[in-house]
Amino acid sequence: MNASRTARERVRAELIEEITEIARRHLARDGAAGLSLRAVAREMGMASSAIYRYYPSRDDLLTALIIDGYNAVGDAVEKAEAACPREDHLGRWLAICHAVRDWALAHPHEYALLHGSPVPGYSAPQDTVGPAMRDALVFGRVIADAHRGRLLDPPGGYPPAPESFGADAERIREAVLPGLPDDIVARAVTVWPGLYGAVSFELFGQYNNVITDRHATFDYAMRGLGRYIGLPEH
Amino acid sequence: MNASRTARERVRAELIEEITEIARRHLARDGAAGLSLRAVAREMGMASSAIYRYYPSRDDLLTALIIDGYNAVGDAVEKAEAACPREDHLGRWLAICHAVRDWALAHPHEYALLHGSPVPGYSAPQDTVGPAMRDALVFGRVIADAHRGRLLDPPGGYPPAPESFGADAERIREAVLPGLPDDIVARAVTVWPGLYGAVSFELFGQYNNVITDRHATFDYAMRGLGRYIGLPEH
DNA sequence: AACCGCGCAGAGCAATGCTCTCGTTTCGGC
DNA sequence: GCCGAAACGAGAGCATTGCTCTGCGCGGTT
Repeated sequence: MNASRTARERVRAELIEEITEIARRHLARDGAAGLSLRAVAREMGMASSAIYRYYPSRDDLLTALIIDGYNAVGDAVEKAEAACPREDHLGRWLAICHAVRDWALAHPHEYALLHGSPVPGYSAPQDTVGPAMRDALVFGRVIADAHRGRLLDPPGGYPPAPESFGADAERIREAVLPGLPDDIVARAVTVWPGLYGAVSFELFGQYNNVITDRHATFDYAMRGLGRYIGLPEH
Repeated sequence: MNASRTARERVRAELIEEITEIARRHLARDGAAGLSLRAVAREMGMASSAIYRYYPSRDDLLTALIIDGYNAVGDAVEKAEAACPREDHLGRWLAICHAVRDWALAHPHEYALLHGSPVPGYSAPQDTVGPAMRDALVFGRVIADAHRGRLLDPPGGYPPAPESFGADAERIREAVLPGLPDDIVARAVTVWPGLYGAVSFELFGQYNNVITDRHATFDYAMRGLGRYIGLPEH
């Protein structure tokens, strides 16, 4: 019967959900290194071996948490950006930046899992690339919108994008920056890691005893990068 | 006797050196997660418990490796920068950037240890801050030199540094950017994480299936950041 | 009603970090 | 030169981990 089979699969899905939920809590508290399948099993009141019916290995659990993490950032970024007036492109960019930073500060271990060292024998399975791109997609939409409105005026005095960048630019255009010229795409590839570099620096302790007003400093830096790619000050 | 006492201490120092050496090899091959005190002891032909006479815990070994790593980057950066003509400030900046990137590509696991997730129960002991600053010191010297030669002309059209940044700027001035105005210091705090963000993106796999000509793309991005802080194109 | 398979528990294996104890070597003050 | 104290090394042991294998029992299928 289809209904009964679904019943079985439903309880299975629920168990997977519960395992993932507990694992996420452990991750948030102890970090990826402290995540133990046995501890999760203990908390669920089941034998450690039973967990393997749902996640074939610890790394698979990690992968699931990575995907969840990317989706959480994606949600936060999308929501923050959606709350801005459409024509305030710089504001939308800043909203993205602060959403990433706020989420990272609220979930440091999960952020470390996403943008820190590749944890196990790594690999980064294909399932992660979709969720991992969501924030960049939002970023691309902001830039593309500004460009469509002829509002992009990147400051001059910078070197042009290198010749060899053409092929990469085309691929990036198709994925996240439709219709934008090579120079803007190249600047995007400068700006986007800049955002994550700033967040990682702050989160991984490089700003200890250096920067105190971190919100303002971050905001300033992101404003600068926004200008650099051509977003107009309002 | 001083010599005899030194004899004991010398063999001790040699053993510590050997342990660290082997550990570094294991780290380079297997990553921080795979570094095992027992494996190191095995390779040295001594009991695992004996290792603890030299490193009281695994984390202490990791800390030693972190310091070594920072010093290795520092060496590479200093050497690369020293090889440039003094008046070619943009070239010196680019040399720094490429030195960091090249070192990271050659020692991915060690780089991850330095700039990835804080590994154990983290903490970052005080001994690491000196070595950790060496590359930034070189960077600061380049900018300060350019400023002293009145060659710094940061492109306009960017927002000024926030009010609250003054105190932080003063601290940074004293440490690495002597004599520079707040605006430049603030831009430095944008640019410096930008460098590491770019390296981390490339190394941690965010550029997979995105950027192919990574050297050129990196060089372009760093040129842009160099211009942003005011280094003159030559 | 017979049966097949999924889900679970328990034991077990190979590792790990770290501690303790117990001999042995070495150093330094007498 | 001698002897006690400190440093050193080995071995066993504890708690913990990821993961596998072997059964057992209930649930759903035919």
